[in-house]
Amino acid sequence: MHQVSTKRQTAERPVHPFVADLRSTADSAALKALTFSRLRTGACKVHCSSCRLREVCLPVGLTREQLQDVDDGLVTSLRKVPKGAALFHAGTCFDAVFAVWTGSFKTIVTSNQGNVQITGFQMCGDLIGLGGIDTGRHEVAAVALEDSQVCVIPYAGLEILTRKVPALQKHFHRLMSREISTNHQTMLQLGGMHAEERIATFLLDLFDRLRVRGFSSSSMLLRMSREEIGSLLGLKLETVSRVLSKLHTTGVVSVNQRHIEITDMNALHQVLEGGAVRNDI
Amino acid sequence: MHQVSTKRQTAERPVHPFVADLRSTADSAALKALTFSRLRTGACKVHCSSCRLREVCLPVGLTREQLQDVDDGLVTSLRKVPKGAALFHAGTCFDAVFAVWTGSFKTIVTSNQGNVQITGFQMCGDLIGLGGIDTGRHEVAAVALEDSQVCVIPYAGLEILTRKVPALQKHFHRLMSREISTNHQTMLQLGGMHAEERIATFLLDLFDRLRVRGFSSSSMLLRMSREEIGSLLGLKLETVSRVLSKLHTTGVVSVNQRHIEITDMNALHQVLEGGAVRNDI
DNA sequence: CGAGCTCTTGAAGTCGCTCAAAAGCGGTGG
DNA sequence: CCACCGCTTTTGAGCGACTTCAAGAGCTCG
Repeated sequence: MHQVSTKRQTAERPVHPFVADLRSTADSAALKALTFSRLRTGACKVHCSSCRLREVCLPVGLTREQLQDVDDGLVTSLRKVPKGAALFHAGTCFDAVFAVWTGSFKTIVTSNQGNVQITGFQMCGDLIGLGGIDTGRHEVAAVALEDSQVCVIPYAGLEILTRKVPALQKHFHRLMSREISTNHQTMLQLGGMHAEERIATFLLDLFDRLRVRGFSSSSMLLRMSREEIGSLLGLKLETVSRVLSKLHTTGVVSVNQRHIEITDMNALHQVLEGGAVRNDI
Repeated sequence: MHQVSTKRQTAERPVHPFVADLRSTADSAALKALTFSRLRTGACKVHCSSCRLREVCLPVGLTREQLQDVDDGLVTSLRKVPKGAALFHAGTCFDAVFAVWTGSFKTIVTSNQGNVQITGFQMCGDLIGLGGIDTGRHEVAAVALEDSQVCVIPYAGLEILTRKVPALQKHFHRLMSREISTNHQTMLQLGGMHAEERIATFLLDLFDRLRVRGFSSSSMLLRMSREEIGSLLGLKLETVSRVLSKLHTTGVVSVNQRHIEITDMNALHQVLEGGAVRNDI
């Protein structure tokens, strides 16, 4: 989901590609919101206080002292997940949530009958695994769409720390809540929209999430296949391809394999307006 | 969602119909798990410690002292919502979550273009409004499917109390997490299943939730219309009706308007097995 | 450079939708 | 008590959007 490839990450002192990405964009507001200090990773330990994602991720809006509490109280380690590998499988024991640091993921739910559904794509700053708190087992699988790194946040520690730091508690609740409302939006797409509307909404949502993170708001590199997009949206890969082709030929977006550029933002919004109301209770 | 109609609720001392329902069922395990003390409602104040839903609702597994903390710390009032009325509308200010005490609700998300999607049905013990924590505004509307009553749980107080009572915190997180995984299951239905599979899954899920609450596990009275079921499952009301008719004629379930009885549980499960895998990533 | 993906595009098929009409149910009032 | 009205539900017939099947083109990476 970055347009800059992830390079130079030593085990000792990983440097976040986000920095380079931000510098290359015009979005100076998002740029200012982030700090550029190096991540201290003594033996793969990471500290929220020095992470440049901290204003996108879990510890949003914490004071210096509160961040210190987080550093002290939360034993957080960094974990690498190669492209295509699972961060965790469905049904395995839940004992930590994961914050995406670099790269991106898909989460997949599978029915007893073998039906498969992608429930979402996660990028840097997103939390993964919240659905496992209830039963103590992960109800989805999480798979890396590219070589990725995550912060491992032990849930037991998080429980304790959120009791100690109200601002952290508030934001943790916010992130769980956001997951819920995001899911509702996806259900809206799945339940009543035409193929074109689903794709348009998907693209707009993706661009928006990238914009918030300081990336370009007009072009992006998809990290997922047509089939994966289809699985999220309840469409077949051929349908996804056809719709993208149509949007390309009508001059709404420029599609070049996985490189997408929005050429006519108004037209993209009008794809949604044009769609008839299919469900009114 | 009860098969016994809700009667005799005075403003002073409402008696929960759940008690009557439980007594009429054979599920003695669920019956034992609940206490039958009267609800003290001095001026419409309610106390978790004396509520017979407390082992289904928010304060699960709390000790007597912890319950006392909840009673003292959480100013909870009871609110009546007539059939068809909104508990809250989308976009309105969020300052409390609601626990369904009697009756049932639907939650509805609406797109800017007017598309409408039901995101879930809630029955006694379920929490409503969790999606509003993130932005401070409700992202869905909640509408009563029948005359209902909810416990109003101010969110500010809940934040404080969950920091004080770890067991309450744990269970609150569990309920948020459950909402997430429930949504994922719905997305699985919406994304890849055939109409028959969606209906079968819906019925099985509904029966399961009723069973947990001590109701009969073989017959129920639907509180929602065919159109509302269709909205949840991404189907038209005619399709819902047709599928129910087919299941009826094939002897899987007995459908009589909104009265549903499962006559062949195995066959209902086989509706799912028979469905071909339509999505494999 | 070639094997294995992913993606595109076409043609035929199908499941669920749309449109339509009638029946059933519940409530109201003469 | 029964006729009437509005709403929900059922059922039929035809249609359309998306899927399925199929073949070929384009990437990617060892």
